[in-house]
Amino acid sequence: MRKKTTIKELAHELGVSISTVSKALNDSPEISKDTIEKVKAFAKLLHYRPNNIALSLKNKRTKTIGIIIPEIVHHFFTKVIKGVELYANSKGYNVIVGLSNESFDKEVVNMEMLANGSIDGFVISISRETLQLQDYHHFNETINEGIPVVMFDRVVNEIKCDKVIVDDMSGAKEAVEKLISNGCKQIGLITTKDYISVGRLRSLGYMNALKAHGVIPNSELILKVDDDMVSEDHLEVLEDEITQLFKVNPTIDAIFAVNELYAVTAMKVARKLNINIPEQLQIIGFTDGVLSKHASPSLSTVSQHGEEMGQQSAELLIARIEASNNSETTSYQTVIIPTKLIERKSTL
Amino acid sequence: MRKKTTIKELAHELGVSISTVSKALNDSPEISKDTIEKVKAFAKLLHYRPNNIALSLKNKRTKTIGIIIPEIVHHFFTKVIKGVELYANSKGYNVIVGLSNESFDKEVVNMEMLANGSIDGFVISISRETLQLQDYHHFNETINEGIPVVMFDRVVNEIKCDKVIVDDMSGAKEAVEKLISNGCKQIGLITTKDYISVGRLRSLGYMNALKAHGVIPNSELILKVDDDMVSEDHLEVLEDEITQLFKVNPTIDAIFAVNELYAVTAMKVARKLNINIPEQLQIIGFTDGVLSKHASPSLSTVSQHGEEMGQQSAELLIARIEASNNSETTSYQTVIIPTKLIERKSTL
DNA sequence: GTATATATTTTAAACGTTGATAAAAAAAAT
DNA sequence: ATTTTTTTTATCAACGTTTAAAATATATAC
Repeated sequence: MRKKTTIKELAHELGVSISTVSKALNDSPEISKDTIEKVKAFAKLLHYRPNNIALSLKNKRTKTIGIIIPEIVHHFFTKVIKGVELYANSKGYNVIVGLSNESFDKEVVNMEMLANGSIDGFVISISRETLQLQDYHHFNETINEGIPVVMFDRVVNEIKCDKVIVDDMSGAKEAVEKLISNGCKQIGLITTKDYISVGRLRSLGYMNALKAHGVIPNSELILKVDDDMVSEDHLEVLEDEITQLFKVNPTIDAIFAVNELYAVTAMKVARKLNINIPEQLQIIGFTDGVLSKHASPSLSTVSQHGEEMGQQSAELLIARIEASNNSETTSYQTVIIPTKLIERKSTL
Repeated sequence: MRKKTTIKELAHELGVSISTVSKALNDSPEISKDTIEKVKAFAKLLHYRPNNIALSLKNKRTKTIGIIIPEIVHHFFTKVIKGVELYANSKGYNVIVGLSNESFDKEVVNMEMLANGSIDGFVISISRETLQLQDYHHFNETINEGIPVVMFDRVVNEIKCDKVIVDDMSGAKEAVEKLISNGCKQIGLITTKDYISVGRLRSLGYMNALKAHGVIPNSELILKVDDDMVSEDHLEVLEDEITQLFKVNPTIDAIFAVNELYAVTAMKVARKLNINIPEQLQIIGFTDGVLSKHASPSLSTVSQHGEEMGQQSAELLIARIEASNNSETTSYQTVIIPTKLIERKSTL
């Protein structure tokens, strides 16, 4: 087992001082070309690699960013991570992942664990529980300690930081307008209870679209699903509720669902009830997941561009990190990623 | 902006020495209860939190593990990460994620980036390109430097380390035997080209099942897909090849696919050709993905238990890390996670 | 040959901790 | 009162690196 070489060892072996070695390796003009070469050759020979931890301690930056998300087994978040990773890596940063599992406590613990010098900044999407409790002290404290934070997708206004969001409202509106222009008269909405911001905004987009076209919203057509029910396991409950929706509204001719799972499940239920898609019922979901693409018929969706969100978040964060070295301060921005309606086979 | 408090500051303010503060915070018996209390109270007041980086440098361990995977936008890997994260977190470890994007170079760079003190050990699944090149020097070097490595799923024998694999061969065999016992006579196989170990093993399981039941494999029934074609974008190519398979073998009555996407695509093609599932054609895939669950009809699969693999990998790794502190050395083990055939609606 | 400028190398402090050892203060024993 | 113990606190070195300041060596000028 070859142990890690340190500058000290190099110095000792070469019979020069530690700082000479350090400077030589960094091509300092103070050091003669001669020594520089000698040192470098020897360093290469012994496979010298500078110790990151020591550098971090010295420089007070770790070149690592933390990303805290509610759930990793989820296509959207996974895309975001990928975007973050790609950009971060291109800038020489590493990415450390923390999962909150939608729990407030885990979110807090995870952040505290990383905020003690392990990372230079955070990219975060708030957990469901935190959103319910509306307790944001850990974010504010972190920001207050000078650790930059960028929030994406699930954000809240009262936290002062950069944000990257998708235009949930417009995206939803556009989708519903598409349904309207396709001739749908009875457009159903499958959404979540209100505390998750994105669900609310998408529902709002639905409302706006209807209003803009002089349609009076019919609460019978709106199904609010308890979010805890969607843990992949309680699918039957969801199916039952959707079945109910169809039964109560036999003339329903379109569904807009605030996420992919709801949309796909609606599709499944429709098939069971022998409702033809898209002839009798058109469906649009929200999210750029795998399910939509491979469903049959494939599902039209509002794409969130997860990877781009990740990339943007990382860009904002790293800019902020590197600016704080120069103690410049620009005001916080909110980047809005436009959505895109991807038309597949579930709409006409 | 409240800057981070350090021990030095505490010491200064309290008018005691640095080491007194350090010892007080660590409840050293050398320090009087009196001072301990005073120090702790003051530390709490100033929100003192020990600096992780300094601790890492001192202790020569970071309490962080690196996980390197070929692709994060992939349900299986995502499950593994979750398993790793959960276990690691419970042991006070953080997880840093590196993506190789199936590229040899990125895999090497990522590992080197982390191997310089940033992490205590690696959990890795080898990239496709590395598997093709069969160049494993970076793994061996890492292990040689005393950094423990655990490989999962895509492993190679010649690397000396702990491994966690799924019993691909038995899993595949069991699946194919199920098809046989369901009365299928012409069982097709959709697999990858050979260099990815898991595809090979699953194909082998298919062969073994046939042989065990006296069926002579028919190469006409075996479709080897070029893995690069499956980048989510070239689906048409895949569909065409599968269509071809069905056309050439009109009497085919079952498909075993080495992954979920192939299986779902086969299903889609079958529907297009008006082949009834499961009456005329039974299908079994491999992987515990979302697609299978939500496909219609839902797809029977061989589950890999990704989360458990992750948990096991983390457990092996952390055990190894903590053992190496005591310079104990146990021989390397390979944990085999049993697969489970999940029967859904695509089989009888 | 001495003074001066220039090139090169070394010493020492710092980043925030811990822990072995030394020192000082307080208590106990003579 | 003085020595011995015991309790408590402080000093110093270390982890691996960088860098300002000091020291040394070498070259240039007169």
